[in-house]
Amino acid sequence: MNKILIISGPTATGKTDLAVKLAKLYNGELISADSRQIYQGLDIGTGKDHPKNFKINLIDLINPDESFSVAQYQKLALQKIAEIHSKNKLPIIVGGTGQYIDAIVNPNKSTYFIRPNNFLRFFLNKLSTPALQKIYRFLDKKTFDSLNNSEAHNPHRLIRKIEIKLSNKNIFFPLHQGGIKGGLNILHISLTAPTSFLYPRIDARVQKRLDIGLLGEVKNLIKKYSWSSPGLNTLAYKEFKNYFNKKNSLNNAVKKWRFDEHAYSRRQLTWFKKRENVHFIDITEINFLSKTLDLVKKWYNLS
RNA sequence: AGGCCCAUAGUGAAACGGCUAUCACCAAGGUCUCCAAAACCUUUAUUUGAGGUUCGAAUCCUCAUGGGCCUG
Repeated sequence: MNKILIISGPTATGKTDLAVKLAKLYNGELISADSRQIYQGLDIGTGKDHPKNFKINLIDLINPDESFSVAQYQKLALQKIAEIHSKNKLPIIVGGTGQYIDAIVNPNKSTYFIRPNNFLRFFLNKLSTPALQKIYRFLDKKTFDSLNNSEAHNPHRLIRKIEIKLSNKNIFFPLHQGGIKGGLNILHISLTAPTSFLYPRIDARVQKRLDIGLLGEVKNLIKKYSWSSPGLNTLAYKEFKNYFNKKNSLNNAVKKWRFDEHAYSRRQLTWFKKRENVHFIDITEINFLSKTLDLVKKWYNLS
């Protein structure tokens, strides 16, 4: 067994339902690629309404006050894939976190091993964007000049680039090649839909999550964790910070949440659109399901 | 019927008669390889319409149109 099936796409396209269906058909096991469902206790807001008695790997891994990264995800996911393969089952990766999926599809990138340097970040975080630009230009003028507008103004990214640059110079962290052996046979299906279809669907889901007790969940979480916890910087939670601090009405918080979800789905669409070797399937097409099943069947049997 | 007030981007607002009409949100498009449900970038109005005053008008005047308030 060397196959991996990937189901990606923006939020509210029904990825999980499809993945469960396929898992039953092909003796598969699900691996989540979702940077929020890894948090324990974030259930309603992150949509952990999976069918019970169906195992999904790589969810509920850490507490909301712990941080997590692509590198950790990559390590765990690759382990899990090997484990599932050894049972002669089909790993099905399902989720909307594009970067996590890339870490599996494209595992040989050389910067993952460079760990966050919290000491360095602490200081760099205090600097303005122009100051960060100056530092990075000094360290690596060539790369800096090649950055696009988005990258050059993104303090987050500049800090990471500086971190990588300094670490490259450090002889105590020699470069090495990580990643897994080649020979994987990947089918990547990405679900899409026009935003005019997605937005109302997102709005309905927002309402549903409120109805089944999201606010109670948030209330419980903030008893135990501070708003600055990494896990609480999540859609469906962060929008309620001002509400619970009495600085915003419930209506406005919900409105903000809906808009944030819309923007998020757009970002996801943009991300996946650019990936290579992806089969896009529009879920508003009438024969969407049969088309998908055919595609998987052909791939599974032929290769 | 009479009197008063308002009209700026999809929405809400800003702009002593003077730089290229500003900001937030929405929307659309985009960036990305250890924070990614994060962070970041770009685009969108000649100011309701028609005249007038002025070197210069969103801003002042007249009329029209649309909306609101008060009196009867």
